[in-house]
Amino acid sequence: MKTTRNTTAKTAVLEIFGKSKTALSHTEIYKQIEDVCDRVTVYRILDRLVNDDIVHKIVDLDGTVKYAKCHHHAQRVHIHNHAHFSCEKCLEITCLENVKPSYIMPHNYKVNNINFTLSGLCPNCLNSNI
Amino acid sequence: MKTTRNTTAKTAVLEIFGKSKTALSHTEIYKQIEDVCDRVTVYRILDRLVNDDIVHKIVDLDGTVKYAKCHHHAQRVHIHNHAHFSCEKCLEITCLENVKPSYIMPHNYKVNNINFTLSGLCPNCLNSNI
DNA sequence: AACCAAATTGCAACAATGTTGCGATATTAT
DNA sequence: ATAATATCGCAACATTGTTGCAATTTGGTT
Repeated sequence: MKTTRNTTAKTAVLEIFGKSKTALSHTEIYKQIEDVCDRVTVYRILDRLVNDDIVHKIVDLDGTVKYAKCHHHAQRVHIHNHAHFSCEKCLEITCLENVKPSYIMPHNYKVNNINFTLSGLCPNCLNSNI
Repeated sequence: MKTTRNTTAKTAVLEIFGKSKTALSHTEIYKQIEDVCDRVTVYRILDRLVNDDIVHKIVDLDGTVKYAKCHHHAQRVHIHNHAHFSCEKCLEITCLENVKPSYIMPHNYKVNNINFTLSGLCPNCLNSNI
Protein backbone atom coordinates (compact mmCIF):
# COMPACT_ATOMS: atom_id res chain seq x y z
CA MET A 1 0.00 0.00 0.00
CA LYS A 2 1.86 3.00 -1.30
CA THR A 3 1.08 6.12 0.63
CA THR A 4 1.28 9.43 -1.15
CA ARG A 5 3.05 12.31 0.49
CA ASN A 6 2.57 16.02 0.36
CA THR A 7 5.67 17.73 -0.84
CA THR A 8 6.54 21.30 -1.66
CA ALA A 9 6.59 20.58 -5.36
CA LYS A 10 3.27 18.75 -5.34
CA THR A 11 1.64 21.60 -3.45
CA ALA A 12 3.03 24.09 -5.96
CA VAL A 13 1.63 22.11 -8.86
CA LEU A 14 -1.78 21.84 -7.26
CA GLU A 15 -1.81 25.56 -6.59
CA ILE A 16 -1.17 26.21 -10.28
CA PHE A 17 -4.05 23.94 -11.22
CA GLY A 18 -6.26 25.76 -8.76
CA LYS A 19 -5.58 29.08 -10.40
CA SER A 20 -5.99 27.91 -13.98
CA LYS A 21 -9.31 27.70 -15.77
CA THR A 22 -7.83 25.74 -18.65
CA ALA A 23 -5.83 22.57 -19.03
CA LEU A 24 -2.06 22.87 -18.73
CA SER A 25 0.84 21.11 -20.39
CA HIS A 26 3.89 19.83 -18.54
CA THR A 27 5.91 22.67 -20.04
CA GLU A 28 3.45 25.34 -18.96
CA ILE A 29 3.48 24.02 -15.42
CA TYR A 30 7.22 23.65 -15.25
CA LYS A 31 7.79 27.22 -16.44
CA GLN A 32 5.92 28.47 -13.41
CA ILE A 33 7.91 26.48 -10.87
CA GLU A 34 11.31 25.82 -12.36
CA ASP A 35 12.91 27.32 -9.27
CA VAL A 36 10.98 24.94 -7.05
CA CYS A 37 11.88 21.61 -8.57
CA ASP A 38 13.28 19.67 -11.48
CA ARG A 39 11.64 19.01 -14.81
CA VAL A 40 11.53 15.28 -14.11
CA THR A 41 9.81 15.86 -10.81
CA VAL A 42 6.97 17.64 -12.55
CA TYR A 43 6.50 14.63 -14.81
CA ARG A 44 6.40 12.34 -11.81
CA ILE A 45 4.02 14.54 -9.88
CA LEU A 46 1.67 14.65 -12.84
CA ASP A 47 1.82 10.87 -13.13
CA ARG A 48 0.91 10.50 -9.49
CA LEU A 49 -1.91 13.03 -9.66
CA VAL A 50 -3.40 11.20 -12.62
CA ASN A 51 -3.08 7.91 -10.79
CA ASP A 52 -4.79 9.33 -7.74
CA ASP A 53 -7.61 10.74 -9.87
CA ILE A 54 -6.85 14.28 -8.82
CA VAL A 55 -5.99 15.37 -12.31
CA HIS A 56 -6.93 13.99 -15.68
CA LYS A 57 -4.91 13.77 -18.83
CA ILE A 58 -6.16 15.23 -22.07
CA VAL A 59 -4.72 14.77 -25.54
CA ASP A 60 -5.83 17.23 -28.16
CA LEU A 61 -6.17 16.72 -31.90
CA ASP A 62 -2.53 17.50 -32.55
CA GLY A 63 -1.25 15.12 -29.92
CA THR A 64 -0.51 17.81 -27.36
CA VAL A 65 -0.80 16.39 -23.86
CA LYS A 66 -2.37 18.52 -21.16
CA TYR A 67 -3.68 18.06 -17.66
CA ALA A 68 -6.66 19.49 -15.82
CA LYS A 69 -7.92 19.19 -12.28
CA CYS A 70 -10.77 16.77 -11.83
CA HIS A 71 -14.11 18.01 -10.66
CA HIS A 72 -15.47 15.16 -8.67
CA HIS A 73 -19.17 14.83 -8.49
CA ALA A 74 -20.93 12.29 -6.35
CA GLN A 75 -19.83 9.43 -8.55
CA ARG A 76 -18.20 6.36 -7.14
CA VAL A 77 -16.45 5.27 -10.24
CA HIS A 78 -14.50 8.08 -11.74
CA ILE A 79 -14.74 8.13 -15.50
CA HIS A 80 -13.88 11.19 -17.53
CA ASN A 81 -16.69 11.03 -19.98
CA HIS A 82 -17.05 14.73 -20.53
CA ALA A 83 -15.82 16.56 -23.60
CA HIS A 84 -12.88 18.87 -24.06
CA PHE A 85 -12.60 21.86 -26.32
CA SER A 86 -9.36 22.74 -28.03
CA CYS A 87 -9.25 26.24 -29.48
CA GLU A 88 -7.39 26.47 -32.77
CA LYS A 89 -6.51 30.10 -32.21
CA CYS A 90 -5.48 30.54 -28.58
CA LEU A 91 -4.60 26.83 -28.25
CA GLU A 92 -6.29 26.62 -24.88
CA ILE A 93 -8.01 23.44 -23.82
CA THR A 94 -11.03 23.66 -21.58
CA CYS A 95 -13.25 21.03 -20.02
CA LEU A 96 -16.85 21.02 -21.14
CA GLU A 97 -18.16 19.30 -18.05
CA ASN A 98 -21.71 19.24 -19.32
CA VAL A 99 -21.11 17.97 -22.80
CA LYS A 100 -21.34 14.21 -22.88
CA PRO A 101 -21.57 12.32 -26.13
CA SER A 102 -24.08 9.57 -26.70
CA TYR A 103 -23.26 6.81 -29.12
CA ILE A 104 -23.98 3.22 -30.08
CA MET A 105 -21.17 0.70 -30.12
CA PRO A 106 -20.98 -2.53 -32.12
CA HIS A 107 -21.06 -5.71 -30.10
CA ASN A 108 -17.91 -7.40 -28.89
CA TYR A 109 -16.16 -4.25 -27.84
CA LYS A 110 -15.47 -3.51 -24.20
CA VAL A 111 -15.19 0.23 -23.65
CA ASN A 112 -13.20 1.29 -20.61
CA ASN A 113 -12.61 4.92 -21.37
CA ILE A 114 -13.49 7.59 -23.87
CA ASN A 115 -11.86 10.72 -25.18
CA PHE A 116 -14.08 13.27 -26.83
CA THR A 117 -12.27 16.37 -27.98
CA LEU A 118 -13.73 19.07 -30.16
CA SER A 119 -11.70 21.76 -31.85
CA GLY A 120 -12.55 25.08 -33.39
CA LEU A 121 -12.95 28.55 -31.93
CA CYS A 122 -13.69 29.21 -28.28
CA PRO A 123 -16.10 31.99 -27.25
CA ASN A 124 -13.25 34.42 -26.64
CA CYS A 125 -11.60 33.94 -29.99
CA LEU A 126 -14.92 33.74 -31.80
CA ASN A 127 -15.84 37.23 -30.60
CA SER A 128 -12.48 38.78 -31.32
CA ASN A 129 -12.62 37.29 -34.80
CA ILE A 130 -15.10 39.78 -36.24
CA MET B 1 -1.15 26.40 -56.65
CA LYS B 2 1.08 23.63 -55.45
CA THR B 3 0.73 20.46 -57.44
CA THR B 4 1.36 17.18 -55.74
CA ARG B 5 3.56 14.59 -57.35
CA ASN B 6 3.57 10.83 -57.32
CA THR B 7 6.85 9.52 -56.09
CA THR B 8 8.16 6.09 -55.31
CA ALA B 9 8.05 6.73 -51.59
CA LYS B 10 4.51 8.10 -51.64
CA THR B 11 3.33 5.09 -53.62
CA ALA B 12 5.00 2.76 -51.14
CA VAL B 13 3.28 4.47 -48.22
CA LEU B 14 -0.09 4.30 -49.91
CA GLU B 15 0.42 0.63 -50.63
CA ILE B 16 1.04 -0.01 -46.95
CA PHE B 17 -2.13 1.83 -46.03
CA GLY B 18 -4.00 -0.22 -48.58
CA LYS B 19 -2.91 -3.47 -46.99
CA SER B 20 -3.55 -2.44 -43.37
CA LYS B 21 -6.89 -2.73 -41.65
CA THR B 22 -5.75 -0.64 -38.69
CA ALA B 23 -4.21 2.78 -38.24
CA LEU B 24 -0.45 3.01 -38.45
CA SER B 25 2.15 5.12 -36.70
CA HIS B 26 5.03 6.82 -38.46
CA THR B 27 7.40 4.27 -36.96
CA GLU B 28 5.35 1.31 -38.14
CA ILE B 29 5.26 2.70 -41.65
CA TYR B 30 8.92 3.58 -41.73
CA LYS B 31 9.97 0.11 -40.61
CA GLN B 32 8.33 -1.34 -43.69
CA ILE B 33 10.07 0.96 -46.16
CA GLU B 34 13.31 2.05 -44.58
CA ASP B 35 15.16 0.83 -47.65
CA VAL B 36 12.95 2.94 -49.89
CA CYS B 37 13.36 6.34 -48.30
CA ASP B 38 14.44 8.42 -45.34
CA ARG B 39 12.67 8.80 -42.01
CA VAL B 40 12.05 12.49 -42.66
CA THR B 41 10.50 11.72 -46.02
CA VAL B 42 7.89 9.55 -44.35
CA TYR B 43 6.98 12.44 -42.06
CA ARG B 44 6.64 14.75 -45.01
CA ILE B 45 4.60 12.28 -47.04
CA LEU B 46 2.21 11.79 -44.12
CA ASP B 47 1.85 15.55 -43.75
CA ARG B 48 0.97 15.86 -47.39
CA LEU B 49 -1.47 12.96 -47.35
CA VAL B 50 -3.27 14.51 -44.39
CA ASN B 51 -3.37 17.85 -46.15
CA ASP B 52 -4.79 16.26 -49.27
CA ASP B 53 -7.43 14.42 -47.24
CA ILE B 54 -6.18 11.06 -48.34
CA VAL B 55 -5.24 10.02 -44.84
CA HIS B 56 -6.42 11.18 -41.46
CA LYS B 57 -4.51 11.63 -38.28
CA ILE B 58 -5.63 9.95 -35.08
CA VAL B 59 -4.35 10.56 -31.59
CA ASP B 60 -5.17 7.93 -29.01
CA LEU B 61 -5.66 8.37 -25.29
CA ASP B 62 -1.97 8.07 -24.55
CA GLY B 63 -0.96 10.63 -27.14
CA THR B 64 0.19 8.10 -29.71
CA VAL B 65 -0.21 9.51 -33.19
CA LYS B 66 -1.41 7.22 -35.96
CA TYR B 67 -2.68 7.55 -39.47
CA ALA B 68 -5.41 5.77 -41.41
CA LYS B 69 -6.63 5.95 -44.97
CA CYS B 70 -9.78 7.97 -45.46
CA HIS B 71 -12.88 6.30 -46.71
CA HIS B 72 -14.60 8.96 -48.74
CA HIS B 73 -18.28 8.76 -48.94
CA ALA B 74 -20.35 11.03 -51.11
CA GLN B 75 -19.69 14.01 -48.90
CA ARG B 76 -18.43 17.28 -50.23
CA VAL B 77 -16.95 18.55 -47.06
CA HIS B 78 -14.68 16.01 -45.54
CA ILE B 79 -15.02 15.85 -41.79
CA HIS B 80 -13.78 12.92 -39.79
CA ASN B 81 -16.65 12.62 -37.42
CA HIS B 82 -16.48 8.90 -36.90
CA ALA B 83 -15.06 7.25 -33.83
CA HIS B 84 -11.84 5.36 -33.32
CA PHE B 85 -11.18 2.44 -31.07
CA SER B 86 -7.89 1.99 -29.31
CA CYS B 87 -7.31 -1.49 -27.87
CA GLU B 88 -5.49 -1.48 -24.56
CA LYS B 89 -4.09 -4.93 -25.15
CA CYS B 90 -2.95 -5.19 -28.76
CA LEU B 91 -2.58 -1.40 -29.04
CA GLU B 92 -4.22 -1.39 -32.44
CA ILE B 93 -6.36 1.52 -33.51
CA THR B 94 -9.27 0.90 -35.81
CA CYS B 95 -11.80 3.23 -37.39
CA LEU B 96 -15.40 2.71 -36.33
CA GLU B 97 -16.89 4.25 -39.43
CA ASN B 98 -20.44 3.79 -38.23
CA VAL B 99 -20.09 5.09 -34.72
CA LYS B 100 -20.86 8.79 -34.64
CA PRO B 101 -21.42 10.61 -31.39
CA SER B 102 -24.30 12.98 -30.86
CA TYR B 103 -23.91 15.84 -28.45
CA ILE B 104 -25.16 19.28 -27.55
CA MET B 105 -22.72 22.17 -27.47
CA PRO B 106 -23.01 25.40 -25.51
CA HIS B 107 -23.50 28.53 -27.56
CA ASN B 108 -20.61 30.63 -28.74
CA TYR B 109 -18.42 27.75 -29.72
CA LYS B 110 -17.56 27.10 -33.33
CA VAL B 111 -16.74 23.43 -33.84
CA ASN B 112 -14.56 22.66 -36.83
CA ASN B 113 -13.46 19.15 -36.04
CA ILE B 114 -14.02 16.40 -33.53
CA ASN B 115 -11.99 13.54 -32.18
CA PHE B 116 -13.88 10.72 -30.55
CA THR B 117 -11.66 7.89 -29.39
CA LEU B 118 -12.76 4.99 -27.24
CA SER B 119 -10.41 2.60 -25.54
CA GLY B 120 -10.79 -0.83 -24.04
CA LEU B 121 -10.69 -4.29 -25.53
CA CYS B 122 -11.26 -5.01 -29.20
CA PRO B 123 -13.24 -8.09 -30.29
CA ASN B 124 -10.07 -10.11 -30.86
CA CYS B 125 -8.56 -9.43 -27.48
CA LEU B 126 -11.90 -9.73 -25.74
CA ASN B 127 -12.30 -13.29 -27.00
CA SER B 128 -8.77 -14.38 -26.22
CA ASN B 129 -9.19 -12.96 -22.75
CA ILE B 130 -11.28 -15.79 -21.36
C1' DA C 1 12.54 14.88 19.77
C1' DA C 2 14.87 11.40 17.54
C1' DC C 3 14.39 7.53 14.40
C1' DC C 4 13.22 4.68 10.53
C1' DA C 5 11.21 2.98 6.33
C1' DA C 6 9.68 4.41 2.25
C1' DA C 7 8.24 7.99 -0.85
C1' DT C 8 10.16 11.59 -3.36
C1' DT C 9 13.76 14.31 -5.55
C1' DG C 10 17.87 15.81 -8.50
C1' DC C 11 20.95 14.77 -11.78
C1' DA C 12 22.68 12.82 -15.75
C1' DA C 13 21.98 10.15 -19.41
C1' DC C 14 19.15 8.20 -22.75
C1' DA C 15 15.17 7.38 -26.08
C1' DA C 16 11.51 8.51 -29.05
C1' DT C 17 9.34 11.66 -31.94
C1' DG C 18 9.12 15.44 -34.75
C1' DT C 19 11.18 19.73 -37.28
C1' DT C 20 14.24 22.61 -40.25
C1' DG C 21 17.64 24.21 -43.76
C1' DC C 22 19.73 23.34 -47.85
C1' DG C 23 21.91 21.34 -51.77
C1' DA C 24 20.80 17.41 -54.78
C1' DT C 25 17.40 14.73 -57.29
C1' DA C 26 13.13 13.39 -59.52
C1' DT C 27 8.69 14.54 -61.53
C1' DT C 28 5.50 16.85 -64.47
C1' DA C 29 3.95 20.07 -67.90
C1' DT C 30 5.28 22.29 -72.10
C1' DA D 1 14.30 17.46 -74.28
C1' DT D 2 13.90 21.12 -71.14
C1' DA D 3 12.67 23.99 -67.39
C1' DA D 4 10.32 24.86 -63.15
C1' DT D 5 9.50 23.15 -58.86
C1' DA D 6 8.03 19.49 -55.83
C1' DT D 7 10.34 16.13 -53.36
C1' DC D 8 14.27 13.91 -51.19
C1' DG D 9 18.46 12.88 -48.21
C1' DC D 10 21.29 14.24 -44.83
C1' DA D 11 22.73 16.34 -40.81
C1' DA D 12 21.62 18.85 -37.14
C1' DC D 13 18.52 20.36 -33.80
C1' DA D 14 14.19 20.70 -30.63
C1' DT D 15 10.83 18.81 -27.74
C1' DT D 16 8.90 15.52 -24.87
C1' DG D 17 9.14 11.83 -21.99
C1' DT D 18 11.75 7.91 -19.42
C1' DT D 19 15.11 5.51 -16.36
C1' DG D 20 18.68 4.40 -12.79
C1' DC D 21 20.60 5.61 -8.70
C1' DA D 22 22.30 8.09 -4.81
C1' DA D 23 20.67 11.78 -1.78
C1' DT D 24 16.94 13.97 0.52
C1' DT D 25 12.42 14.57 2.60
C1' DT D 26 8.17 13.02 4.64
C1' DG D 27 4.96 10.87 7.94
C1' DG D 28 4.36 7.71 11.35
C1' DT D 29 6.37 5.56 15.48
C1' DT D 30 8.96 5.19 19.61
